[in-house]
Amino acid sequence: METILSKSPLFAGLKEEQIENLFAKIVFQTRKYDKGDLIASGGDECRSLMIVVKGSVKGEMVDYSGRVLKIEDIPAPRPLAVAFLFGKNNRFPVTISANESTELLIIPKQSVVFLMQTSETFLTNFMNAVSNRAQFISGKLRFLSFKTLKGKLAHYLMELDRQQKQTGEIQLMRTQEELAELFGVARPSLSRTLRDFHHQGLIKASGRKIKILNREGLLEDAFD
Amino acid sequence: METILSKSPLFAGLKEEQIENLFAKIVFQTRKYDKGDLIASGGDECRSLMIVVKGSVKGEMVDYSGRVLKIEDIPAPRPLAVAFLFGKNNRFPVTISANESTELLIIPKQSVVFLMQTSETFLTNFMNAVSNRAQFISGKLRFLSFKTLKGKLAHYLMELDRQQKQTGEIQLMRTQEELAELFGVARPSLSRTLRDFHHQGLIKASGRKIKILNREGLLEDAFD
DNA sequence: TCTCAAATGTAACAATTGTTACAAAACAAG
DNA sequence: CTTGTTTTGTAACAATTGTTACATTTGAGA
Repeated sequence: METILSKSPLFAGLKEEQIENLFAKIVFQTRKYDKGDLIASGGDECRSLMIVVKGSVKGEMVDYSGRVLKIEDIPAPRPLAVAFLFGKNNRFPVTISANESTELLIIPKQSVVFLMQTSETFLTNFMNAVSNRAQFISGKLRFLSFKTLKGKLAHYLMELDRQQKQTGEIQLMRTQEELAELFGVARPSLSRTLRDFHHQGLIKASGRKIKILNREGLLEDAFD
Repeated sequence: METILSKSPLFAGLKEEQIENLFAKIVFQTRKYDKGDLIASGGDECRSLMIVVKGSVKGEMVDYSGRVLKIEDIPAPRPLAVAFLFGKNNRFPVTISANESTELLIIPKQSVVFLMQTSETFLTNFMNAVSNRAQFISGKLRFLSFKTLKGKLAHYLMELDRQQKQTGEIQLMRTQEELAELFGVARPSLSRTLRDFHHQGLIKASGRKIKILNREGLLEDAFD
């Protein structure tokens, strides 16, 4: 357990022994979930910090009609709900469920406060984690603020390329189905837009390998 | 100055005298802006905490084609950029400009760290502020995740009603132009949707007074 | 290799939203 | 009250995206 935790962003910089000492002084529990199990519903009060110690979970926003916008996957050993433990509105913004057989470490808010007071490293880690969450969500927001599908797709492709060393050759890591869910659009719409880019000679798409042929043209076609 | 700051969420719980003492030990500056002045561009590095001490600023996301999604107004004495000072990606997610004649207090990151180490109150205030930011942005994200305009509008109206004591009588505080910007849609589209709701007898709209006549019907029509 | 399930391509049509342009109404200032 | 400006209502049409349905391709196992 401590081995996993020492790799978690919240406990980075602490030795396993130190982590062990800290945990000897606080209340916590672990809980197991099977694939598909509901962990928390959007709107639920958030009273504890949770850390994925095995498996992975996903967070999704669901609207009244049941439509889903996938926000992210959180694999071990990452924490979850860091940004919703403090502040005025302690509610999960997303519905969280298990992607697979998963184990969570659950630490009540009070114990988190204790950890922050006891370990300066934990405190700064926690502060950074909350900031990172805000930044991640901002990125999502920015992404959704692109109003056209072309815009989202162009931005996504170029962002992926930037992450994958700017070679212009992109390897998609998701199915179109998943991408469409991420973009909040229908799958055939995504497929169509991909094809349009291809037919305009802006990209070369074959299966999940995509090559950006014309960056400027892509931006130009997507925006304005 | 200290009088204003004592009302700021970051310095809440501190007496003016305490604030004065803290500021005697740190580096800071104030800067003035005229209406419309650019304060920071989206993507700029964020090295300092800023607090609006006079006037107000607005934050907007701008995409490549120049389309704008307004995120929020920040009036005095609120801080800005709290969630982007720490964490991995210290960049403004939004473009910030002055709504009117405005004065900002600018505190470099290092001094912020000093404040956190010196004043426990400031530390917890700061932590709460960052969490609140994450929660605010999540709310925005949730709002944008409603895919149809009907959905956004219905949600917005019912949320406003909740804030305004559930009377069913809503007083819009913004022009349709501003609302459309907030929703990320074209103004005539918003007007049309409002009229549709009206014609269906779900609401009664006269100018900026709106009466919700049929909550269930509203949700049903908006989210099928 | 063969088979089946999953993923992708595609088309026709519906629904929603954007664009543009102009008229009517509301509002503020003189 | 009058005038000029801002806001709102509205219509016609364009553009985008959703929906549904089916064909085709791909990929993992048997």
